[in-house]
Amino acid sequence: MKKLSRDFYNRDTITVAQELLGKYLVHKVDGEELAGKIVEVEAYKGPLDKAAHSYNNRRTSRNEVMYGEAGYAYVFIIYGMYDCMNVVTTEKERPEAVLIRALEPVKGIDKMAANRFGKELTELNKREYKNLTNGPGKLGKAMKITRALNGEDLLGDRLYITEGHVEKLEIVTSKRIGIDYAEEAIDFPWRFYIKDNKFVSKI
DNA sequence: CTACGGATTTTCT
DNA sequence: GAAAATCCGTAGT
Repeated sequence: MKKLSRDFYNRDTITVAQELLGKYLVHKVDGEELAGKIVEVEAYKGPLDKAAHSYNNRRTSRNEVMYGEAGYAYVFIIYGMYDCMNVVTTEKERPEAVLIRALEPVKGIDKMAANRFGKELTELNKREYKNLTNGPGKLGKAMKITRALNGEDLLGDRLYITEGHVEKLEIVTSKRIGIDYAEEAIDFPWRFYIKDNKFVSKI
């Protein structure tokens, strides 16, 4: 399927976040594709967003990628253990991004089972299957997306996002998750997910 | 199914 | 030195 263009990413962050739902995130590992449908995202709008790493234009070696061109991956470690992937949006020097919060496994699911639990796909119980990719840290582990991919060009051939299938999506809007420190930004309605999808992290 | 507390280490102050 | 865009196991409903 067709890769999303630079122009897709180089737009308003909320729009990109909403339109990423239903698209396919692909990571090629050892010549094999791992892929998942994007079912949950959150927008982080830089300077005016206390929940964002780039709040008040804070610029560090960690978040430098957010200041670059749209269509690159921003991968960071959270709580010392988990890799989270974002898609950089808008033009240069405008540090905004979309966090990929959950995927529905599509391709290479057996590899995801191995990456997540060190088990065969058939050995997973119901809870483990559901937990393959239903959270930002979980999908990072399942898809083998690590800090090494920070700054990766999403128009390249290793990590990219493609058009989805034609389907009608019902999108739910809500507050973001895990940002209790962010004061007024706690209530910003910048989380979007596909209604009734089983791999959404939290209703 | 939900709720709670602990784990663990990078990052910034 | 403290906080952090989270996850997991266990216990309970």
